[in-house]
Amino acid sequence: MTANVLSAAREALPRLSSSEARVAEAIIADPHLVVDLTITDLARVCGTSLSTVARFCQTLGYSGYREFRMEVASAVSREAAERERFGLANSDIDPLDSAEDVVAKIAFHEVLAIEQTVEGLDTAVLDGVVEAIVGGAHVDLYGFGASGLTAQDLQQKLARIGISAFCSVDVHLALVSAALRKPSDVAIGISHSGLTTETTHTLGVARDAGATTVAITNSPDSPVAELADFVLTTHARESSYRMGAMSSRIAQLALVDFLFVRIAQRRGDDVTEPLQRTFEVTKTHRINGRRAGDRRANGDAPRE
Amino acid sequence: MTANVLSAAREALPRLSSSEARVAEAIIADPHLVVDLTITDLARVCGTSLSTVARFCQTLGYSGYREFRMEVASAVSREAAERERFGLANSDIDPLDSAEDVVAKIAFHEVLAIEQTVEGLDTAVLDGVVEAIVGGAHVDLYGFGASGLTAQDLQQKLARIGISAFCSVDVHLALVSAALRKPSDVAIGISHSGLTTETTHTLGVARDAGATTVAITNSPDSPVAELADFVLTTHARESSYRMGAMSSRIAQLALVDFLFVRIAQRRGDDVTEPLQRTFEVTKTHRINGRRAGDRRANGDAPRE
DNA sequence: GTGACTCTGGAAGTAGTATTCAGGAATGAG
DNA sequence: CTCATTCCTGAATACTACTTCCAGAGTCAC
Repeated sequence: MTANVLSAAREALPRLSSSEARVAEAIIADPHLVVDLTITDLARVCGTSLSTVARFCQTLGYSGYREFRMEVASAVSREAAERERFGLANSDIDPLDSAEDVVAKIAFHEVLAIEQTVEGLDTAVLDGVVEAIVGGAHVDLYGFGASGLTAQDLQQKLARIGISAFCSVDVHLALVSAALRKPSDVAIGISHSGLTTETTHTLGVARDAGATTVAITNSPDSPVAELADFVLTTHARESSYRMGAMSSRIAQLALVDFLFVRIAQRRGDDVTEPLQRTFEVTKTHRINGRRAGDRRANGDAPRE
Repeated sequence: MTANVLSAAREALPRLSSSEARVAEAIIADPHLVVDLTITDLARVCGTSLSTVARFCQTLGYSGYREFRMEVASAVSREAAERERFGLANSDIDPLDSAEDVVAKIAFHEVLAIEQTVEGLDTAVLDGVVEAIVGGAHVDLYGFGASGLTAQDLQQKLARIGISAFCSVDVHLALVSAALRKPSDVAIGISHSGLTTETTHTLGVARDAGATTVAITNSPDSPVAELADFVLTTHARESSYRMGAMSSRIAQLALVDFLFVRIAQRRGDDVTEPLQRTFEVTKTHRINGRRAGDRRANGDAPRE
């Protein structure tokens, strides 16, 4: 049996009897028929009896129409997903695009940014950074503007598992912290372009102070990368319509997540707790009655 | 009805009765059950009657088990296709996973979060929010903890195209701002769980002051959603290994991007400028020689 | 405690699917 | 050309799976 039902049907066509072939052709022409219609209706549409349709399904190697139908539903959905992807591959946002188009295109570019960042990732470098952080005393994070949010995100995450981490939107405070680094510390500079003066400068100060330096950037040849012992590269392709900033930020955050989970994993942290929380919240919620109802929120620490 | 059956089931969980919830949990844990088993067998596996399973399907908005089953088959297959692209057999992180596996799995979950958020997005609501912001005077953003970063991100973006936007990590300042809202203003509360007291409270204050309210949350039935005129839902699946926070944040940011681009588009903003800038900066840089060389970066506003 | 309500699973009813079987067309041999 | 064999086909039947209805159990508010 071939992996895809529809190509299996196409291949089987020559071997089929005329009635079964008619069924196969109808299905190949519009697989949705199978998903939408019962075997009885499909038989009518194909101008044949339901026995023939049932036999056709068995000829293809399925136990019957039910199983065949599920298989077609899967194949149709999978094909649709791939077609969507393909259709979006080379399309930039147009000022006249509909909301659906805009959303699909942005999503596609962000997904692509994540995928390409994964592809281009050097896991040896990643684990090098992980080791430095786990073995180090403190982590300093430098990032300004949009990259500042990535820096803050990593700071929040590290702090949450008990790793001393500092991050400030104020360059002066960042510089002060950078100047105080020791060789056991790790300093991470985040800049999409790799050109941001503040980040480069601060990371340079931390390096001069003796810290292990890490750069997270889209340009591995940029000044900030030059200063770094480890360079983690994002691969967000710039695109029109301000998409660059979006994809690059998503890629940065993905990188931060890789780093974080790897660190947690390396330290053997118990990381299942949040799931537990969700369950409990849901439970409490349900006790209050069928509908979520009340204006007042249940107490919950602002993890978000 | 949500686009993806499985996230719909997850979302519906809190509203379900205990027997129906048991069914939902079983399905969420292993969607393949639905594809493989008849309604009778599934009922037995869930320790309930087939009537309950049938009712559950109808609660989710399907005509019955048959339709539900087809939908699940589609969703499962789509997800499997995605997983294959990342070369993954299973998607849960194991403490013993290699760096490559961990990275692929996180990326998979984040990509899924973006795609499912797109699938489940109501573009009418999106454009409703866009109109409110474009037609309004000012935007207030409330988000704390991890969601605070999303709020800041949107604030930065809006400010950059000249829309008055406020966001503070300090609840007190947020409350003060909320109390000062006018009917022409828009207040956006961001909370993954929808339960965060600070966010709910602040958004409520803004609503009482007359502002148009928007919620960005993963739980459309949550308190924060109850307060909102417009609810934008993310569809990040919670998973083990603290993955929830990652996927949900990525999904939130994707939503923010949809909103932002749509606003820019609606206002007819010239949005190719940032790309232009990047090019120029790169050019200047390149003139100095192919390698970035000097410690000192070229001047560049801290956009990032 | 009583009444109103919701939840639940058993059972009846119905729709949909599998299988059997007999008629009929096609093919090939005599 | 005729007959026999084979294969194909759809009607009818048998069966499975699904849906709907209903009554009892449990829960909550008054």
